[in-house]
Amino acid sequence: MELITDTEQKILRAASEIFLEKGHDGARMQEIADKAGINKALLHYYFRSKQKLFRTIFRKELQTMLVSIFSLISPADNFKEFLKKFIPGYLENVSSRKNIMRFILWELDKSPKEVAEWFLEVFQDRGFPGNPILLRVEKAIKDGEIRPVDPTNFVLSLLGMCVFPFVAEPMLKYLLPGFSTDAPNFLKNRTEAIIDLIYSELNLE
Amino acid sequence: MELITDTEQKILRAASEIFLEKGHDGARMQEIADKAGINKALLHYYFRSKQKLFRTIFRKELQTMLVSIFSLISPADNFKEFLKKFIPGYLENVSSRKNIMRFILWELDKSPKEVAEWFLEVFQDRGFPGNPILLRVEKAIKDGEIRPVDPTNFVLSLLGMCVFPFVAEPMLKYLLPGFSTDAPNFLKNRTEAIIDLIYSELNLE
DNA sequence: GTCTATACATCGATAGAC
DNA sequence: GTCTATCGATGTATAGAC
Repeated sequence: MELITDTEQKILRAASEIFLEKGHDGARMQEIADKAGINKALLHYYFRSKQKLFRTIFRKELQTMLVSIFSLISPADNFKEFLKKFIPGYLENVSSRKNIMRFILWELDKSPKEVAEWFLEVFQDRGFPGNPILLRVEKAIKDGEIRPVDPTNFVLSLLGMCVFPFVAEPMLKYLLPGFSTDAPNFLKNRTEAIIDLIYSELNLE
Repeated sequence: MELITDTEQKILRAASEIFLEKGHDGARMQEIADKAGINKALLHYYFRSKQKLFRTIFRKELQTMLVSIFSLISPADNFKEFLKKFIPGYLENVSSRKNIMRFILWELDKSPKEVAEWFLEVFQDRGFPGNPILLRVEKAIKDGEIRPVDPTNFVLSLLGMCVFPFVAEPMLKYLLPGFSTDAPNFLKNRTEAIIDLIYSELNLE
């Protein structure tokens, strides 16, 4: 268990904001220092370089995102309960911190080599032998809860329908007049639409 | 009609590659010049600044993406034909130039103010009074071709299921073991999965 | 139009006082 | 731990010869 000083906290908070908005290349150490209420020298005192600070943030955000997804899955739930918990929960998650996913998708290719380990860490910390969503779908098929669709394609569709509206919001504002993920009932309507679609496919309800 | 010199072509090609991969902030004028086989001074001779060059590329890529989508829609097709043409066609499109969408989604917020005009231009050039996909769905509902789903949510699901696997591929490689959009039958399988899902929802076939 | 050389600004990182 | 001042590298942009 590491002790984290108050200053370190302020730096991490500021760095997250800046990196998530502007990415590694667009972020400026000066801007991070300003937002944290300190100076550049102190930044380098706590984190030796921009790259090290970036990796710290990237890893933290990656974990946050994965854990928030995986927390929505209880082994006790049947598949319908899983869907009814996962879809609104995940939408809520993505909605509450919209640019995490955008940031991760953008930075992932050019990102540090340890990324693979970071994924594994999260899996292992939570006791999952693999992707818990994929595992849940495969189990549902094996148990005869749902008809045998292709699990990978199912997960692609599920995640795509949830994530896309938020990641693509800046573009969708031009393509769908009046579109906003902040509209009063957007989360509720989106949840119903996705559940409706998936239930139809799986002959549920 | 503008004349475009050979050198200008080489610059545009090189700049597209670099910008699409690294974004505005990560791109270096030196690298673009190298890839184009010229020097930095000549870059500035043709395009006064990095920002102007970037806008040229951004606009071009945005148009390419939109036109490639809209080209897949023929007014004569019924809704089933529309789906059977649009889904594989669009998947093929996104697949052939994977990082256009990723690039656009990343750069769109912080991008020039003219973006709104560029969207309008494409709509008007092709004679569409609005988003042609959305219009097609609304027409199908009005004509009783399909049951009355929410058009916006339908478009969100359709696009999300098509785009997500490509935009998120670097991450999906960690979440779905063995996943690759380059796998032999990926496009075919993905097409079937999406059509299967949407047909179920709409009670088609 | 195309090049070399260079000006000018900015950024990441460090030195050194307190 | 925190600051000011500054170095050294790199990046955009331009001047000027050909």
